[in-house]
Amino acid sequence: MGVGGATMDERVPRDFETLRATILDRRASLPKRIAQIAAYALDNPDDIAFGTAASIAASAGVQPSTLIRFAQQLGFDGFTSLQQVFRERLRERNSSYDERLAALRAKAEDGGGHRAIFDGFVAAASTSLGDISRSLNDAHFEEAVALLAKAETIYVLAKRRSYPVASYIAYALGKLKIRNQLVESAAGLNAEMIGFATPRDAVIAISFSPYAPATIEETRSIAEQGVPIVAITDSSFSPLAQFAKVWFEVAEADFGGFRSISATMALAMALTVAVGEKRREAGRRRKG
Amino acid sequence: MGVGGATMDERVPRDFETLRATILDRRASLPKRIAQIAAYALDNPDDIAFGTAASIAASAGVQPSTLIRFAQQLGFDGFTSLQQVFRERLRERNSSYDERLAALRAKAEDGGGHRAIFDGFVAAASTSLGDISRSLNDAHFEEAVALLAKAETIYVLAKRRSYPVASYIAYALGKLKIRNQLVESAAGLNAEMIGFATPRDAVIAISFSPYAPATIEETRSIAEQGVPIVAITDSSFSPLAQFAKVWFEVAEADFGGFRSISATMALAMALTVAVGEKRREAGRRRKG
DNA sequence: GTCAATATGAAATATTAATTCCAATCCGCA
DNA sequence: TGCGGATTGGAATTAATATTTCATATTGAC
Repeated sequence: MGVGGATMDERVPRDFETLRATILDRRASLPKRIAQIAAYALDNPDDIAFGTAASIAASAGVQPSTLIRFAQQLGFDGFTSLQQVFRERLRERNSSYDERLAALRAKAEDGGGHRAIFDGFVAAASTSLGDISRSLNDAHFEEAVALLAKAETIYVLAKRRSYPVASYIAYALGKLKIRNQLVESAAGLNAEMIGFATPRDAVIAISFSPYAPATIEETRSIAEQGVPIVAITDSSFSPLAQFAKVWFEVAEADFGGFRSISATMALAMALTVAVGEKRREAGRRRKG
Repeated sequence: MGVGGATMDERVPRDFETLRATILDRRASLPKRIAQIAAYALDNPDDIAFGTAASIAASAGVQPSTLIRFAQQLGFDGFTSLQQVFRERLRERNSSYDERLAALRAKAEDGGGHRAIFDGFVAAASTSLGDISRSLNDAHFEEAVALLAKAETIYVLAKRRSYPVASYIAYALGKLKIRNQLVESAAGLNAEMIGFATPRDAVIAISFSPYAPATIEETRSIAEQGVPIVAITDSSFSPLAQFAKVWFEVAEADFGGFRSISATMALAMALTVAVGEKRREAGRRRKG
């Protein structure tokens, strides 16, 4: 008691930046071994996030107890709570928008006005774009483009929430003068339409959970005819994945129960234009 | 050897991509609970990296022992070694989202392969979202929401490139149980459909340069019937603007001559959900 | 140089988490 | 419908990890 007052009053740093500032601030006044572990922590934050007290202590050349004393001097009640801050940092780097989204959600819920709803959808869209940009596999993309580029006719298959994407693809393919067929249900002739597809054609199928049964059924049926399928869906466990030659997993963030579709849209646009590009290349080669 | 040979021979996946591929490969043959945890793992890799066996099992709705069995079936000797793979993945992803975005913008501009096309569309979408987030006028948004919320039927009007947005709005309004009519051209009965609209209804009209003549014509005609119009368009000089009670100017960035539609989509989703919200509020007030 | 205060090392202990085990259940098959 | 193997749930066990304790060393003041 008594002397320790200064330490006890202090608030515990809850985010990495504050923690870092605190450490740098006190650096001069820290005892030797504590300073040693402090330096190590700032230099190797990932090790702190994942290591055990013993392993970190060993790497830093100190005793586990020193590590705990270090945490306690910063106001944490032990190594474990210090470690939380380092872990949080890694999570946030991956999805910096997630927190913002949660805040907006809260704001929208307790009557932050309608602007909050708009902000929420913008944030959800940004998050989704960030995710897909990280996770898209180049090789899969190339494969899909190659597969679609050599198709005689591209069939586009999607219902309900995914339908807007399909209609965009159909529009863009048309613009690029690529023969395509949007499988719509207006006249109930989908089965017949699908029947015309051959292995020389290709399909883009899009469906997200809860998967529209019609989309699944039609995809199965067209796959059985030997037509190669490119699927855009939300989980590798999607029923679409099993029928597809190539599939893309797109994780869309949601806001107020409505999922974004911007990542899917961006992927769809890219696929379409890349297919156009590839055909142009092929055309040039034939002529030249 | 014997029956166990197959499992024992297998190499243990040491990196995340291999692990992922392995899981997907065996998906079909996994028992129910194991499949459940497998899906959870691929959908929430960060949770696996940070959580404890107990916490993860709880989130995925299985027993801790199932989690361990899952790890063992993949050839790991326990949950801990499986977790290492998920942690490694996080360490590897170092660059932040913004850095990455800037990099891919540059790369897309000096034409790489097809991946560059994808990156270009992601960059265009992000830019558009940033722009609209800055430029959207709160008062206009509120006004549009109020106008649409009190409509008996919301007519949705858009062709060609804007049609996907319209179909999304129609879908979302339907989900929210808000009466709406998508003005489609299939049977050529648009004029008649529009004829039913009254000043107690409202319209969302969407069109971008080059404005589809049909959209302009239909908007004019419905405006003359005294039906209030909310327009989403790309310039205050747009022919739509003159007919509209409220209009939004949305500047979409383009890539390779193809404009993004993510900002328009975000606005459309926000409008739709805000209208739903406003109606709910109004409903509560009437009852209370 | 001696004393008190502080810091450190190393082992003991307490806590928490992973793993194993066994009974109950489910599922395919005759 | 009853049998046998596979799968699952949940408690018991074992392993690991964090924390505490205490003896020893270091530092700085007088």
